[in-house]
Amino acid sequence: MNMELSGRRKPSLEKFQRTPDNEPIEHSSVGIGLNAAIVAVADNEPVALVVRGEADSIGATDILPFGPFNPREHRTLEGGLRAWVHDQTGLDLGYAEQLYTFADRGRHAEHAEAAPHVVSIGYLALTQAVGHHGLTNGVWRSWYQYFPWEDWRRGRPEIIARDIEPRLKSWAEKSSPQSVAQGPIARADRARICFGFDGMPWDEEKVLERFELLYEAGLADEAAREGRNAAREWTERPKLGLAMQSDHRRILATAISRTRSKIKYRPVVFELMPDEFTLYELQKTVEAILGPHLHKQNFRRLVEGAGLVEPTGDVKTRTGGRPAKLFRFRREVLLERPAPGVRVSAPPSRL
Amino acid sequence: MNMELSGRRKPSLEKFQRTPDNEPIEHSSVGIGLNAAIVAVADNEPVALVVRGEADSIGATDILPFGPFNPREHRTLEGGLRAWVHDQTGLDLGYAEQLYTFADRGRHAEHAEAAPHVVSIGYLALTQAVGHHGLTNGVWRSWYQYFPWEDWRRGRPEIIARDIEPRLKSWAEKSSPQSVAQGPIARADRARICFGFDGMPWDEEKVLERFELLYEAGLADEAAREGRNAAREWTERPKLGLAMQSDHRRILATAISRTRSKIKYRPVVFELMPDEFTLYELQKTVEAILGPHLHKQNFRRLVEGAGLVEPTGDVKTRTGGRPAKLFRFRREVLLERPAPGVRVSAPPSRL
DNA sequence: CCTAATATGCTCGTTGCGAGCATAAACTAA
DNA sequence: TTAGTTTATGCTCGCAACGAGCATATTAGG
Repeated sequence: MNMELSGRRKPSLEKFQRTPDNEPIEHSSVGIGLNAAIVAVADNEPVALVVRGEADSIGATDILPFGPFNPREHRTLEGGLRAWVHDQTGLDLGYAEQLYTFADRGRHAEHAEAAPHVVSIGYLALTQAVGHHGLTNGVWRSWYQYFPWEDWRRGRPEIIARDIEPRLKSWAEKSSPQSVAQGPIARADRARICFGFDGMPWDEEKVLERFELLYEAGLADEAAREGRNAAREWTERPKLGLAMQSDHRRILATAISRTRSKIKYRPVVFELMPDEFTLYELQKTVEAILGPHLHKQNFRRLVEGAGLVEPTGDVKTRTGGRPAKLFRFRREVLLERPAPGVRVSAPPSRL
Repeated sequence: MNMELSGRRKPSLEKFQRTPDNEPIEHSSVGIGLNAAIVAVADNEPVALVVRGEADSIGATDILPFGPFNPREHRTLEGGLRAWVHDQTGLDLGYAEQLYTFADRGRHAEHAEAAPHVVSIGYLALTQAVGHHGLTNGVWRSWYQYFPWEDWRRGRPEIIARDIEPRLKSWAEKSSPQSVAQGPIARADRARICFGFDGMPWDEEKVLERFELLYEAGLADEAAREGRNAAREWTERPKLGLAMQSDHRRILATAISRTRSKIKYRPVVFELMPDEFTLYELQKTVEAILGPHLHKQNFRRLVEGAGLVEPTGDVKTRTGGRPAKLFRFRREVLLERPAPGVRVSAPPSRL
């Protein structure tokens, strides 16, 4: 439009603020928040770093560590994240990856209109479990406290058959015409697929889908905060895991899901392990994250065959039986294979 | 701090703006931009919708459609995206998913300091190719014009051996001490792994890694815009694909990568297909996206065996030979399997 | 020395998949 | 019309990956 008048224009940036029709774009300003799901495995328990504050309107106390992103201070999002995580908790993050950006208004507000506009960018970080003394803030807490139905290490969690299945099925039956039009997949089908009802296989990666389904059905405590109709309709709502403030449980669900999927095609388990470990310890860590479905001998074949580890030469005694060889991560595997990981296949746990 | 003084506080939101230590958070405001990589397949060519503007300082004209996100107008990011995509291009998006959020300052500016603070959230949308008449803005352009080294449909692209391999190898040799300290993986190894030199397999999903490597080596035109040293050092830089403005080529690379990976475990190819199609057409579409590595008979076995399609009963004549049965997508497969997709395995194309 | 517990090595049968052979049903050029 | 070409479709063979179980090794504890 006024392009010719503006003299020698600054190259790309001005354009970056215009539409393809060369209309200037009105960027309404919002704040950027970074949320970190910092995950470790301590004593065969997958844990996330949470900070406890005061209870909110639904009694939730826990939040994930978060901080603002200030583009003036930090060149990159990840840089900003590492900086305030260090300040707040004393941790130096190793592996970190971006998860998802949430901006849904009303998700964390009773009064959507009055909501300040904050976009939150979720990050997943994997680290070795450092003792509580190393932390200046926050505590490690098992992620299965927030998602008890995800813990299949002692078989199918009872909570599914006892609390979830009957309620989701009754919720599916009173399918409103609105929700029928909403999507092509009916409520009952979504429930079947997510939670493995009626012989459907359990997919350990569908952590987020399961939580969102419970949320929609008003079975997650967070739904009551938003004042969802579905939440009001339950006369007695079972306690399905610990709630978190804001939408942090959703971010944690995304983090678990990503961890479970990534562990299979990238050697990220080793971010969670000490430098030396036995194969059984490694297996227990994988199972803590994924659920148990590998038989010991085959796990060994898998991991050794893929060249993911090498023996250190030492052994670990006092294991209660024959001493176990100690291994370390073979970093060179990154140079050899395009997608190394603990390629455990889909569990046949259909039940 | 002043929590007690503030009377009955609004529940979660106020807290959302505080650190765990209950310090109020200073959110510096930034603009949110949404970038859409809208992908289709037209005449067996994977295409993206691009808008052409005037050349920037490096002569790049093309951008991906983008628009601002205004939280006052739209509840969700995806809602905002669909709205302005419709306004700008006339397209109604079907499938859309979030890709990545970029906020790297200096990535799209000569003067990082003067850069306005815009965070851009990239989206991938898959759609059926609609003729140019259906578009009010933008053109479809083969994504291989921007990434010629990604097109393996006629074998290994010559550009790799002729232009990329020698230059990346010479770049790897003058590895600065700085870059050695930077990461554990040496330049030469990264190049080998990304581009499949020296017998390493080609991984079609590493689209972004390859582009970033070329960018770092100063071989992507965009690197010159930023004034990278590496870019200046080439006396003659080969033309490695069309550049785009801002960091849009990076977003497109992310989109290609995601498309290539997703097609394998979710039935997203069908978003790109007409309602009825022959198996050969389906195969050609998959190959357009991934590169060719499936033999016709096995592809049929794979797709039919997975229950992804069902015959319509009709046939398509004038194919030049025996008429081909027409198929349609079997939507019920979504209700049956946890992760249906065209499970083509890693191509053995090591060359 | 015997038993329990864990670590480790090996085999066997099934399955998924790459690759090729063979047949069916159209079109095309003499 | 007929032979040759082209594309579609069905089937089989062999290898490699993997789930599952058997067998052996090496410690601790009584």
